[in-house]
Amino acid sequence: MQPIAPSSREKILETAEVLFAARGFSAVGMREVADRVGLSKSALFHHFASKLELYLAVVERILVDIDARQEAAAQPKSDAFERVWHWIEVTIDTLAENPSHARLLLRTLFEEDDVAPEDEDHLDQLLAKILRRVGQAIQEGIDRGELRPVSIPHTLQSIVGMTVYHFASGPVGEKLFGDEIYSSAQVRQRKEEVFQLLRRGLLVTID
Amino acid sequence: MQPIAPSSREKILETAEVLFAARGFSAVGMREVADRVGLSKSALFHHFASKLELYLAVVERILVDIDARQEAAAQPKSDAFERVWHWIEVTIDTLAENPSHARLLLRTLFEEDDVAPEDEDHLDQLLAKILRRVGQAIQEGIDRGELRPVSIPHTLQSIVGMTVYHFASGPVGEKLFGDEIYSSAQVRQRKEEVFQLLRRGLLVTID
DNA sequence: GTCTATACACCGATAGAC
DNA sequence: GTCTATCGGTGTATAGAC
Repeated sequence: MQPIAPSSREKILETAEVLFAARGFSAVGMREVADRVGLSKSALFHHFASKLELYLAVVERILVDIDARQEAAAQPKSDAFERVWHWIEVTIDTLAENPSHARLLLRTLFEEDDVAPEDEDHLDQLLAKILRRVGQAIQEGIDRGELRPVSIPHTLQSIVGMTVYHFASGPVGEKLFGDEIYSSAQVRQRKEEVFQLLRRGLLVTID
Repeated sequence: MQPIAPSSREKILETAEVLFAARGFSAVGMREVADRVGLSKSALFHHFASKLELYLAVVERILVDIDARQEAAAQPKSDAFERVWHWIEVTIDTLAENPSHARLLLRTLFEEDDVAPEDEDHLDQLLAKILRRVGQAIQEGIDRGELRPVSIPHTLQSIVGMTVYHFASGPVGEKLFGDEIYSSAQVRQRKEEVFQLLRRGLLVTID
């Protein structure tokens, strides 16, 4: 299977993803995107009718990727905490593998979207679907008496904070870890630390 | 003690804080700030020689406030976890009281700063000072055998993620909690949820 | 300190040739 | 699909009167 030459559209999306992730919507100009791709601005506007359309396409691409990875990795587990942890592990792998994903996901989560409700709804639904997976696993764990009766929204926020924020944290995070946030050793340790915290924090009985 | 009429400079800082917190550096124009304050653009540039200077002043103001509150609330505790928790509680109160603080703090933490090293250093040191407080408390708890031997940087990231991200989370967070993230009831519950998670997650022995 | 007026670069977006 | 050229608007920042 030979590498396929990426289409213009894909090259644009990849380039824009890096820029938007690093600096956000407003701080990135269409000219800069075009230059990096090696196109003129006009050619760029031929592929994406507006800057907002490009941005939304970039965000959707990331959410679809995260969703697909979780879907692909889904496996029936009898143990509720194992399911929660499996979700987190897959998510951490995804975020660690691509820092731009983490950055842009964090922006999507906390930035005010002054976007037309139509386009926003689609992304909101994708996001909700992603979060629902782990939310349901937690709920089932509680129902079965396996997990403490925590608040689902609060626990979701904690999990997002511990995963997405960590891999999105910029210079501050890099300073804390000596620029090695994404090294395999640090990713492994991140998993271990979060695992221990959540296992003790969520389980009713620790074996 | 009668309320003092805020100076122009203070009014500008307050106004800019709200705008920068909501939309970030690039998405806010000096014209908009000036209009909201009720000044002309030129008058605004008289008080702050550049947009970057205004932004840095806003961020510094927030960091100083957070630092001062923690300093004021500091009290000697024999118990290491109690000290950690006290720090978190004070921080949560500060963030919950002023959503703009949480937003802007999160931006400062994860946004790439293309700022001149001179100005950045000052803010970095303030930030480091704020984080060092809780980092040291955790370290002492570990040394005394009171807390599990967790990684300090990882635990800091988790704590920041659970506090700053939560109160900075925009529409997504509001959706999860029905627009009541900042209500006293939800703030109280946030504290309780984080407290339980960390107490179980960090302490060696749970009484 | 505040204003009006303006400089000038860059923005997103379009027109129209090839 | 890609280009050059250009539009109208806005961005930060400045000059100079009051």
